[in-house]
Amino acid sequence: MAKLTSDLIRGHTDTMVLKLLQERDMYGYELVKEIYKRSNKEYELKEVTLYASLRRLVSEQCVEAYWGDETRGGRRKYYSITKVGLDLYDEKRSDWDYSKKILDKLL
Amino acid sequence: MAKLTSDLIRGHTDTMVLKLLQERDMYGYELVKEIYKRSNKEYELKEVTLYASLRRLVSEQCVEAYWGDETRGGRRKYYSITKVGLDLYDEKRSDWDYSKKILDKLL
DNA sequence: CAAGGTATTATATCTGATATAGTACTTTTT
DNA sequence: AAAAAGTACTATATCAGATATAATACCTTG
Repeated sequence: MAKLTSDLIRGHTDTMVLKLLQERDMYGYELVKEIYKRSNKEYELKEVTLYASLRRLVSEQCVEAYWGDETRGGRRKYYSITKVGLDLYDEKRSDWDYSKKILDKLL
Repeated sequence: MAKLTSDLIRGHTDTMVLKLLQERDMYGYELVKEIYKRSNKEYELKEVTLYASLRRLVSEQCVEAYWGDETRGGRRKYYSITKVGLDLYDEKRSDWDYSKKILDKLL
């Protein structure tokens, strides 16, 4: 049975996050659940990995964070993609299409 | 312009090596050159990375090494895939097909 | 009020890839 | 024949992303 190990996902976390934030602002836990859902429950992004990715993206000005004013479900920090982040997403998405072609030749 | 960064290859080096050794025994430098050629000169596997991969595969009994008797081009160490290595290749190859599908949904 | 769900952060460790450097032998060029 | 370029492999230190583990804290449901 084929598996989806973290080795095969490594390096794609930021791209997955940017893709979702391109659609709408989301908070951390929501991103984790959405990724699980969209992968048809095949991939569970670890929370620590997600938050590490978000901190990285914020430090690179690809994403901005702001606190929401919810009173239910705990206080949520929302993440919003920036212009820099949109550009980075396009680039990473092209890189993926490209690397898929090369890897299909090599594997 | 799309790029093939090491981040996107990471985790696939062992698989590329196993694929080539499945076809025939090869020595290190030959593997580097063959991968460059088959990628249409798009991917240059670093020698240090290759030799690290080979050491890993040998320690896992996926590959066996033996010295050739060449007198030209330096003394060559040949690598040969084992039954364990053949099984690992099949597994990793399935994992790649599978992860491609999932990643296409998520990226 | 306990259990479970939601939400985020800190710290240490692991692994694969890389930079850098070194050794050593062979072939080609001048 | 010496220099340059190519072939072949190894050692050491460092880096980045992912993970384990754990801690904190608030809210909802039974």
